[in-house]
Amino acid sequence: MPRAKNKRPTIVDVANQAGVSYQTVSRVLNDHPRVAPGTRERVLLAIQHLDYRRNKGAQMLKTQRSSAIQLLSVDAEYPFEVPLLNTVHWGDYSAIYTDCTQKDLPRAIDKAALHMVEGIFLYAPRLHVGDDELLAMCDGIPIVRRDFVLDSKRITWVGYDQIHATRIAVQHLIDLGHRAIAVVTGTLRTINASWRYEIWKKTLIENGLEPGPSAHGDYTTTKTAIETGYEGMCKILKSGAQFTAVLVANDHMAIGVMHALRSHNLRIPDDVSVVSYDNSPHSAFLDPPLTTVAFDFDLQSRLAFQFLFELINEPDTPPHQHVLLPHLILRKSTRAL
Amino acid sequence: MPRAKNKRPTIVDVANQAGVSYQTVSRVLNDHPRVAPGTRERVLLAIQHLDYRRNKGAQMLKTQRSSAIQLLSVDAEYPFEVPLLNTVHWGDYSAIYTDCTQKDLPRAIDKAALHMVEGIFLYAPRLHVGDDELLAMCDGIPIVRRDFVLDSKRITWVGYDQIHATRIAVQHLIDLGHRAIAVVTGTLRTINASWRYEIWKKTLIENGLEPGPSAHGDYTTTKTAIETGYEGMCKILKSGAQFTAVLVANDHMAIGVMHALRSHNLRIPDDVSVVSYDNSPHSAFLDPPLTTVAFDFDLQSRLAFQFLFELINEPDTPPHQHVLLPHLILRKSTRAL
DNA sequence: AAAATCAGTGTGATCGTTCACGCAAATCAT
DNA sequence: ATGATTTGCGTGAACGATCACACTGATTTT
Repeated sequence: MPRAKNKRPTIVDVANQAGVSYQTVSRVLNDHPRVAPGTRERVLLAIQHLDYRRNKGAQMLKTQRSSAIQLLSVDAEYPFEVPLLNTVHWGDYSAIYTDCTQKDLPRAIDKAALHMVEGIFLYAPRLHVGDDELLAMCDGIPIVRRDFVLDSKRITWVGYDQIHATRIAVQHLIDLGHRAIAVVTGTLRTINASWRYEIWKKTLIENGLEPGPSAHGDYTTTKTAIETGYEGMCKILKSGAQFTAVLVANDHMAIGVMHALRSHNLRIPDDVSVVSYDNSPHSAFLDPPLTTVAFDFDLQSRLAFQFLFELINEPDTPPHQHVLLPHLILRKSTRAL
Repeated sequence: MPRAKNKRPTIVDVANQAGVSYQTVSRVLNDHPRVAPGTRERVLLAIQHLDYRRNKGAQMLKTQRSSAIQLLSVDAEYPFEVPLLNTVHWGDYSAIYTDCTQKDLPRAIDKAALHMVEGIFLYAPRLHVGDDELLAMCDGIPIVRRDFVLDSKRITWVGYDQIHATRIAVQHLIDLGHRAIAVVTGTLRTINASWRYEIWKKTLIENGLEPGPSAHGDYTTTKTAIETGYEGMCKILKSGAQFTAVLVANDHMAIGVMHALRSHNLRIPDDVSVVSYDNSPHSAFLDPPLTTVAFDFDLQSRLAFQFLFELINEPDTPPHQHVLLPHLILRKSTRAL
């Protein structure tokens, strides 16, 4: 009995082919234990023979689950490292990717809900939003943030301790004898950046030093991080403020900062010491190689994914905050005074 | 008549609320023209009031369409620029993202088919696969490649002319008087890289020159592009082969290459001229700023997306190949002999 | 040996939407 | 004024899977 032409086979077709009922096929598909080995074998053979493929729509309709998770990146110039997706154990899950601006976040989450995603992986370093508001948007969908969100207690997140990061960077410069330490960051609206800025100030004051000159630029829109770093450094140089060291928000901006210093005939580290953040692949290969605060972004993302999957399987898991500690990598861009 | 607790409203609920039949609600949802304006208004109000949301599963089941497209990145260290997704006009589409190795490609496409994606956006610069084989895997799902695949006539793709790219780079060096031109690339298994290598050789020979020393490394697995560039350059330097210029496969590798040259006390461009590819953001800010072959990756991706959407709406569109022409950006890393 | 359990399988109903069709009222043409 | 078309809306039947339940025969318990 041939089935209609040009149509994908259904479990009923498979059932007929294997000489069992459609329910038995369903059981095989869902790894139900109570299926006789021989029957299972026959069903699997029929599936292969007919090139049967489950109908996701029907499955979603009945189960109200999609086995998809939402990857959401908000206002980020460098979204989380996409290649890392390869290293995540996805099981049956698929990833729906969206990046959006803060303004569009509710819409983006709504669309995710439409797709019945089972969890949301959020990377939103610039996002200022209360836990309650965010949880309300998610409407019950499990969410994990891959951010350092110190004041967030009701949402699970995995983040690098930005306070510690800045402390070790600034302390390193102080230990080297630097007294006038400048800072170049992206927008302070970034949670991480504002933390870094505050702690930079605080650490200096704790050590009896004045905060040095600072520049902040926004590279979300048209300018790249590198240009922003370049312009920020130029601004400080033009202001005539004195400094012997500069803290830069990330290794990308540092490329611009170093370029600005060079164009003003300042040598690194002879005239100015540079410390930055991220330990990006290029940081070791610049001239000079950068002293930088190292984060393991892969680890961070993997942990966040792991927590998300846990939360999906066990929705009552209480939120927990996982703080990772960065460390300083000493290279050639700093020197003792 | 209150509906069951804790359940999302359905079109029937909306219909009751609005005092119409469920079919009318469906018509409103699908922008059917034959709905009285007043009725449409009432339905929309009811939708808003009940916070109704379409059930994707039911919709997929009935229509056999998912309004999702698959983003597929094969064996790429730098997957297509994800932030660009923001600039694509998605309409109702969503993006399912996967990256995989060449080996896993059939599985990845199968999973895409499972999700009933309506199109596949493929970025697979290293992929050696015949059109027929690829089309067979896709099993009727429209596909567009964001690659330069010269021998592919049955698949729509958008790519930068790699032949032209290498010609202008090599010709530039020849015009400057260089006679011994080295090359450092990633794996030659990359379609683009192998093209570049072949054309480099060909262009030199056409100009009566011997191909200079070359090095190729693979940075898919553990090493980064930068390290590969560093090691490749070191290998050539250690071999003692003479050269006055080097062509590098991309601006990332160029960071490593320049680092290698510096560590051997060679000055750029005084001792060695460097030309590379991509015009990445950092290329203008290195020391010296890089002369590089510029590609507009955003444009390339946007065009590919556009073609994909066209192909989805008009499946009989014959495949067409869109070749973009790169141009050389002259900066400070090359000099006349 | 009768009762209880369990392994293995099948039947009916259901998830929420859309398609094909039907039908009344309003509008148009002749 | 009669028939033909159009407008607006409703009814029934799918789409393909899963869940709840029922049933048979074999195995175990009492």
